[in-house]
Parts: sequence; C-alpha cells; structure tokens
Amino acid sequence: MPRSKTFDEQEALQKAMDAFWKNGYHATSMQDLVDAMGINRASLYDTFGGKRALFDRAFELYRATNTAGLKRFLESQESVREGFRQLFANAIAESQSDRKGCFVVNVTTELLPADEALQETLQANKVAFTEVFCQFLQKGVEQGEIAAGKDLRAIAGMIFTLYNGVKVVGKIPGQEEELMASVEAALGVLAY
Amino acid sequence: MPRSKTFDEQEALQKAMDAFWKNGYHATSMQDLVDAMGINRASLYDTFGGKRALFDRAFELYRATNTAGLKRFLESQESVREGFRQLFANAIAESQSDRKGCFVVNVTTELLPADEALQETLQANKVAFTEVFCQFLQKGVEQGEIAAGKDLRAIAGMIFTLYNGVKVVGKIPGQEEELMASVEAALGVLAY
DNA sequence: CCTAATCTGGAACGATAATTCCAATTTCGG
DNA sequence: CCGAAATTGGAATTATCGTTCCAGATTAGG
Repeated sequence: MPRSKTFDEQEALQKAMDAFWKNGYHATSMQDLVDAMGINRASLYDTFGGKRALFDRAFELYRATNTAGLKRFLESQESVREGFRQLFANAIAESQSDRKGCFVVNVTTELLPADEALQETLQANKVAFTEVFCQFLQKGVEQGEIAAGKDLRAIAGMIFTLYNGVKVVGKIPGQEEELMASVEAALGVLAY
Repeated sequence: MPRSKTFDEQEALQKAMDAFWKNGYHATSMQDLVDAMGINRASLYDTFGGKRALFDRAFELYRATNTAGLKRFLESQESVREGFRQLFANAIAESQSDRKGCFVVNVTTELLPADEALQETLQANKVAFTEVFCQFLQKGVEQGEIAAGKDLRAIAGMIFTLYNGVKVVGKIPGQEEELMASVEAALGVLAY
C-alpha cells in the first residue's frame, strides 16, 4: 500500500492556479510556481508532470470552480434582473481589487490562436455559461419579470460577451463606477 | 549629413506590431521579430533600442491607427444604429478570420496588473474610444434617430465594454453568428 | 520501531532568452 | 568614385528557462 502524500495536492494546485491566473502562462516561471506552491521542485514534477500539465490542471480547477460558483449564485437569486446586476457588481468589485481579471478571458487572449488544444475547452466554456444564463432568463420569463417573446439565447450571449468585456476593462484601475453604469445600460434590454 | 536608412522603418515596425499582436509580448522572441521584420538583429537594436522599446512603439502605432480608423469609419456612417452594427460586424469578421483579436485587449489581459507603466495608456485609450462613441451617439440624438434623455455616456461605456468582449470571444472559432446576435441584442438599448 | 515511500535542497543539464560586439559588406551623399 | 555611415551575418555573453537527477532527511503504514 502506497504512502499518503505529506503536502496537500489540492492546496498546491490552487496556489499554482493563482499564479497562472495573475501573471499568465508565459510570464509564470517554474521557479515562481515552486515559490508559490511551497513544495519542492522535484515533488512538483513528480506530482504534476511539468509546466503545461500543471497549467492544464490549474485551468480545469478554475473552470470547475467558476462554473459551479456561477450556478450556485444565480440559483440563490430570486429577481433575475437584480441577480444579473449583483453578478456584475461582484465581478467588477473583484476585478478592481485583485486586478487578476478572469482566468478564462486571460487564457483566451494570451494563448489563442496559437494553442489549438484550448479551442474546444473555450468553446465548451462559452456554451456552459450561456446555457446557465439562458435558463436564468427563462425563469425570469416564467415569473413574469421579463416580457415573453424576447430572444433569450441572444440576450444570454450578449451577457456572456459583456461579462468578458467587464473582465478586461476591470483590470484597468478606476473603472468601478463607469463599468457599473455600462452594465445598467446593457440590462436595459431586460425591461418590458 | 547622415545617410538615409536602407530599410523602411515604418514597414519594419508594422511587422513587429503584427508579431506582438498575434502572439503577445512574452511569447514573441527577438528571433521571431528579426525573422518577421526582415532586418538584422543589430539594426533592430540600433533603431529601436530593445524588445520593450520596440513593443512600446508597436503598441503606440496600433493605438494611433486604431483610433484614427474608428473615427474615420463612424464619420462615414449616416445612421448611428446601422453604424454601430457595421462596426461590430467588421470587428467580428476580422477576429474570426485572422484570430488576432484586439492588440489593446490582448495587452490589457496579458500585462496588467504587473505592468504599471501601461495603466495610464490603457485608461487614455478607454477615454478616447468612449468619447468617440459618445459623440456619435449625440449625433444620433440630434438627427432624431435616438430618443433624447438617454444616458449617452453610460451607453458609450457599454458599447466599449461590449467591444472588448467581442474581441475576446471572437478569438474562439465558430462564433460569428452568435456574436452578431449578441450585438443586435445589445443595440436594442438604442431603440425608442 | 522499521522500512519503504515521499519529500527536500541543490546541483546539473541542454535549450533558449535578450543583448552586445565585431569584422566584412553594402549603400547613400558629396 | 570616394568615404562615411548603415547594414549584415554570426559569434559571444549573460541570464534564465524547463527539466532531470541524486543523496540525504522526513514521514506514514505495517
């Protein structure tokens, strides 16, 4: 029977995720990762294989956490319009404080188009997000908050695209108020 | 009197811009730049100083070209709503074909928050774009295409943010139709 | 407590990064 | 066509990259 690990693999992976998230793939060196993760260089290679394999696992961890978090948050919101407002308010506040933006957005702009292996992952991510948005909008129609007959898929796509934009512009300092005003303007499409 | 240069400095700079634009700052090596620009390594250092100095000049060239192009395009458009529609249609088609996205967006996500020298440039870029958008919207109000009383600055900010999002999502393959539908949904805020 | 697995610190590796340098060649201005 | 300036090809330099390796310390399971 093999021994159990002494360090927390999940915890180390989260540290790696934060490092890649903040500085991107190319600007994060193995030395940076060794320092951030708090484990030995050899252990890192033993456990995760190498830089790219570690990056892939860190990115998947982010995606899983992020998607689950989005679902949980929207399910906790009764009002659809207020729910989106809060979602964006949180996204803006987060971006303006830690300035890391969204890991998925950062990866999309840094590694595409060169990295073909990421394309389907990013396509799947967009489908997952817009699907969650669309169901949330559907709920708004059912409870009479949103007028029937609107193109919910198009609105869901718009919200996803706007969310990506917020996570870009949110990396620039001093954008909190203007971004929130932009979101309010966009959410005007939900009005009757 | 000094001799004139043999190679076209502006032309070489554009090649460098394309290289940085496509692959980002960190993933573009000096060797890549030497190959792309078609000039000698020593000439490159003599003329531009080094990687970062070259990058800064390439980025400024992009910003100047981009801002001027935006102004020229919008000035050529009579209908405001149709103008924005065309602007986004062009942006989407461009992103989906060359897959480079927007150099400014790529730089924002790759180099912030670490690179503090870029922050004011990116702030200024946002101000310039939203200002152009806002004046164009104002024209729409004056010619009776857009209802008076709307918060034009907020809408301009929304369009800028959406534009950033389009340039992110547009790097993912197969998004042409969905992105255009998203834009149409967003432009619904311009309706009376 | 013993042992086998795991982790550690650090050296070593080959590859590639950005930058500098130089001798030879090309090119424009006078 | 002459001479000064610019450009070239390529080697050299210094630094850092990702990766591998190993002897010793640590640790968990039987």
